Amino acid sequence: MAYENEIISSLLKEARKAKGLSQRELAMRSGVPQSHISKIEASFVDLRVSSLFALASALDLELVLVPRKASPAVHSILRSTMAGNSVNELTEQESKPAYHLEDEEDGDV
Amino acid sequence: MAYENEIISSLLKEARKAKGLSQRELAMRSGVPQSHISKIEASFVDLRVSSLFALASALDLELVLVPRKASPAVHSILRSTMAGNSVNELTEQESKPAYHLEDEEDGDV
DNA sequence: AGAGTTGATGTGCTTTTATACATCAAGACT
DNA sequence: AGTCTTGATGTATAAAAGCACATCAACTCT
Repeated sequence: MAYENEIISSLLKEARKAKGLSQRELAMRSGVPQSHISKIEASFVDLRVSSLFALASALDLELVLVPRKASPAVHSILRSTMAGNSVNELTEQESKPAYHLEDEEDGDV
Repeated sequence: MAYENEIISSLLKEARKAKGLSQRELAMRSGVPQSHISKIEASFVDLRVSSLFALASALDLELVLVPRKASPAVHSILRSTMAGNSVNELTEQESKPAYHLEDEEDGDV
């Protein structure tokens, strides 16, 4: 339940760092206040989709809903695409993998 | 601003229908009340990430954050993976594409 | 007709996000 | 030492999600 938030948090945080942005810079880009970003990255909040979108797009990330069966293929793509890259051409930052949000298994049919 | 919600909404709705689930069934699986699902699908709400996760995983969907540059590859994968499929073997429902959440450009610096 | 299911609505209430703003300790840098 | 940036915290308030629950019109099916 609270697990996913930690995943999102670390993903966003890694993505931000990969782009070499400070929380305040991201705050300006996304419109989300720095103090809130800090709380988000510490996974103290269960953010709303609109906030996630704001942050993601400020980080040049796209939110995708992939069917479980397509998941492996997508992830291998992500891995290979991300092999040698620079997320942002402006900053010569090395890109961290990040991006993937695994949900956990609930044991129902 | 409110645009993303409509995308999420329709995606979730299509995914649910593709699996042949009623709102009440999805409610049971996901833990999200039916009345709320209805509001979500009508995009009356800006849901929280935990809710999105709950619904997505109940629908066998995985949330992925993909870098803009990897986006085309991922989408083509999704398209091909979904070419001939049945999302759910129990019901012979035809699977709708769904899944992809494009964010739009916001024109501020 | 009667029963059942479906999605949509509404109300009242609690919980939480989200905001603005200020502040702080740690580190870097001149 | 002084300055600047960094991320982390806190407070107070507003806005919205989320829940439980009840209800309703439309549709199907026997």
